[in-house]
Amino acid sequence: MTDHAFRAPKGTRDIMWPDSARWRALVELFADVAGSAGYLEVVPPMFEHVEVFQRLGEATDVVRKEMYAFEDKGGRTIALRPEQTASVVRGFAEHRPALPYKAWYAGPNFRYERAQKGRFRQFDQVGVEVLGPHDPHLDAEVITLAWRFYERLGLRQVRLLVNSLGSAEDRARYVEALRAHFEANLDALSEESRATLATNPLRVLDSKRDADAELVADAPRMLDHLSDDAAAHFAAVTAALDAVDVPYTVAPRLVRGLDYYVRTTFEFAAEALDAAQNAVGGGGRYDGLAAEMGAPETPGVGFALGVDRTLLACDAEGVFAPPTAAVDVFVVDATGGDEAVVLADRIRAAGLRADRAWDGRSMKAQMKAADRSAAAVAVIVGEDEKASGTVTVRDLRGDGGQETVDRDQLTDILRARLR
RNA sequence: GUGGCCGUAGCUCAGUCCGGUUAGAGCACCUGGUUGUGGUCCAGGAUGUCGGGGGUUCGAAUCCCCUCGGUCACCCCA
Repeated sequence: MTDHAFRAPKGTRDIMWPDSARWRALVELFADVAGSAGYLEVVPPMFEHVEVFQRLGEATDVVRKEMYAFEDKGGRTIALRPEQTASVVRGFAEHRPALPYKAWYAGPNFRYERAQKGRFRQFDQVGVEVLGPHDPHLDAEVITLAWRFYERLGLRQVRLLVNSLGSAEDRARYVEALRAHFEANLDALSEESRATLATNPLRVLDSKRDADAELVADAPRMLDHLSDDAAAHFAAVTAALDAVDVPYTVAPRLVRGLDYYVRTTFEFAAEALDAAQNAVGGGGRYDGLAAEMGAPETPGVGFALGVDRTLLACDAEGVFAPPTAAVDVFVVDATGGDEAVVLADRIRAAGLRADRAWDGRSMKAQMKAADRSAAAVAVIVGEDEKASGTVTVRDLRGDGGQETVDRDQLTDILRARLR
């Protein structure tokens, strides 16, 4: 056990191979899915002026207690980003790219909270944001992209929950209806939920406490408080999802933790994860956010998917396996190691992955290392081969057959064997 | 931020309740059996601040306190 100062800080960890390879593969797959729909990558800074994130809502936990905020040496109040939507929208307001602005991103976010499985202080997300269109078909496209991404990972047990919070006015009216409902039954509400009610009535609906179950079930439904316009928007979203065969569940009590959401909201739950952290992704519309950042009134919609949790879901479903081999060829040099210097370089130059052993170990030890490397073939060089300008190529995965070939033929032989 | 459980070799864990010779096992690792050949087998070997600090005691992995970390639930979310 290492001294505590030399361990990764609480809530962080090292992504070691093969997890790191799988991590990269996931991001590459996401880039491919987003790219297939014309989204372009954006890489926002990992920290911003704290005001950027205060737009997430002063009553949200993300802002109230989870922000990694500090003063820099220039006296600025800076915060590590707790999510990327606010940064992407800030970048939009700052640069005013042509509309529609369709962006995807991947990278770490930071929230100061108590870590547990699937919840870290530094956690990665991939996501998309689109600024410009108000079109409900765009909401559906965004949701569909996330759905197809999960499909391509191989996930089959993801449930899509959708809801509408209505327009900003609808939402405000609904919050008052909720407040009235809970206040009329205050003594039936848990103590914790009473505190939540005071700051953010919507999130009382999120309570998982048994004491609140009945009152929450009886609460007024958002979908009954939608204006005609918002109801039509939501109907168009679900119709488009039907049209592309993306299955969903309407969840009238789906609340999301950030205050900027209006109209469409959605969440992806991995049913293979029975932990409390089974939300693997979520998003929605944020039509007012760009204007708050100084841009003209510009509607927006997007989602973020948690990389860690998505991979946990993949584990639970036994899909998206990590790679097994880091190299194709392992060079075994029984002459002291000089031969391997040249052979490994030549094999790599031919586009194959090659590793070797060090410190002049015995041939047996080198063969063990070759086996463990998961390489498919070993290239062996001893005094005989050195003298005759040949190498021995040995199969490591099948029957162990080997042949001694001229060095000039080596890369051709290797390519043929590895095909 | 609140509460429960946990922390012994690289990994998985036994030993902790009822304190007592040099702290163990399996796997992994190294060397040899096979002076040029891995994956099976056999023999041998190396490896521990018993998470950290303090206390109780003749004596602490074992009991007590604090602390760090993990984990589960709440909160919240990815």
